[in-house]
Amino acid sequence: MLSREHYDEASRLQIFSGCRPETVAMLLEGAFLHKFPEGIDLAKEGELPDFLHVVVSGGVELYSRYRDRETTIEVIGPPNVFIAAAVVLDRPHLKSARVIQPARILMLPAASVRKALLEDAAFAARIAVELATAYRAATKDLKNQKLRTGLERLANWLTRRDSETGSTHRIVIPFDKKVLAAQLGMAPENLSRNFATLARFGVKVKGARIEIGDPVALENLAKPDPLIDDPSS
Amino acid sequence: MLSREHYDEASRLQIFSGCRPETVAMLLEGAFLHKFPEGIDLAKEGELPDFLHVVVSGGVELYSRYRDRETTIEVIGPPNVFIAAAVVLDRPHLKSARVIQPARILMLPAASVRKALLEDAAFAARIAVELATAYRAATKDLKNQKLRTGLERLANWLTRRDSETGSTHRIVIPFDKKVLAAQLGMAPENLSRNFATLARFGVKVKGARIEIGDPVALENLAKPDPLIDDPSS
DNA sequence: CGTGAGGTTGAGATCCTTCAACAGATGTGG
DNA sequence: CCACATCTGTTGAAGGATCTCAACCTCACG
Repeated sequence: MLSREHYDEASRLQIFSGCRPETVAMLLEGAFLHKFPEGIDLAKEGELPDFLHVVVSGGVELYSRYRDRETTIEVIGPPNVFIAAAVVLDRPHLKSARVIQPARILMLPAASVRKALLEDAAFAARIAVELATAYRAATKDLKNQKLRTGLERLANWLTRRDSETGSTHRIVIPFDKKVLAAQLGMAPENLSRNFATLARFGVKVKGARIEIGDPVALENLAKPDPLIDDPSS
Repeated sequence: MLSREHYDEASRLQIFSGCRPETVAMLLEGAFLHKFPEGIDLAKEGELPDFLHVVVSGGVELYSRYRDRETTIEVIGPPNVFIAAAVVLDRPHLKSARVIQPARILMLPAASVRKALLEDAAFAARIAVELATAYRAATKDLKNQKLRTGLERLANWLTRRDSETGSTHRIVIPFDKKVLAAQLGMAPENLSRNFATLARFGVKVKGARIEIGDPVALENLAKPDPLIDDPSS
């Protein structure tokens, strides 16, 4: 049960914009707004979803295992929703979710979400927008994986991250390098080697801090494509 | 404008089930139901979507280019919808679409779809289900790409295709091998070599016809995972 | 100071791509 | 009916990309 304060905060989230007040009330009825420390698992692949999760603050890593391998599918921050597809279809999670930066998470009961979907077109449309966005992000990642080499993916990650954080040409990797490696689809050792290769293009790495010495050279190598790299397209 | 006959056929499509008759009428108002021969491009990446497309029969390949490379993202048949995400968000296509088996396509005006989304919760919910399914398919493909080798992807494609077509242990590849290679994320030459490798596991290839001589051995190699390979999960 | 976790570097093996040549099937025009 | 062209797929050789295993390094922390 949410406090008055939390209720107000939650109801202002983008996911509820345009929805009927009754819909919001119903969704928040059995909702929780919890803080989670780093390392906690919020969902496990293969299990049925109990809640739709909204990241209010912090960071969450979505990852999957197969045989003895593991990969990161996505890292998400506020104000993003996750597990939406599993909730809508009432099917098992395809990905596990783990907190990688202390996070506040709003959890909406899955059954309420499915009910709201059929009762409030505005909410259904918002969920459709969320799903469409997530689908497009997955499509872009698929293109990134299939059409680029590891070095190109890294170069593009750097240019994109730089432009997202003010184009100061100074980046800080906000999580462990092995998470970045998995997200980019390469072994951690390979990430190191690719960083070493990028030194020739003016990229200096010191721990999690990265300086882009020659933005033009890097962008020339990366050859970013809006249909893969633009987060907003 | 649709004929009476086509109108009836179209209105029975799954995408309209549960929707209000007015919604269906509005959507079909400016709709087309066309036949397209093999090779025709139905959409081009980078362009804004004019129509939501529904495959009534035939096959459509969704593919993307980057630099001088090209890859197949997905091959879809009836009764699937495509370009839904671009239509919902009114953003450029991320993929091009090309007919690879003579197809009948129902085309719904994009503006009508977005209007219907806000007016009819049942339709919005159906679109959400379509998007959730497509998103999950993309997630599975991403896992397939990132967690498996080319040989494993091929082995799993064979076992999955076999079980989808009656488990007769005889498969026919329904399109060119180079399309299969691109879909599986490998060069055409590599597909040939991977087929040659699978001979050791009882797989016999003659043109587009494939015989699975030792299903157990193949499945043993493939190690299918419902969270990657089950089309219905 | 040891200890451990995260990261880097080196060496070898594997996976995969590219380029080139060739084979097989299909189709066309003479 | 044959010569030829074309398209698709196969095979070979070489090189590039990537992974694995192992050693080492660095730094924060008890």
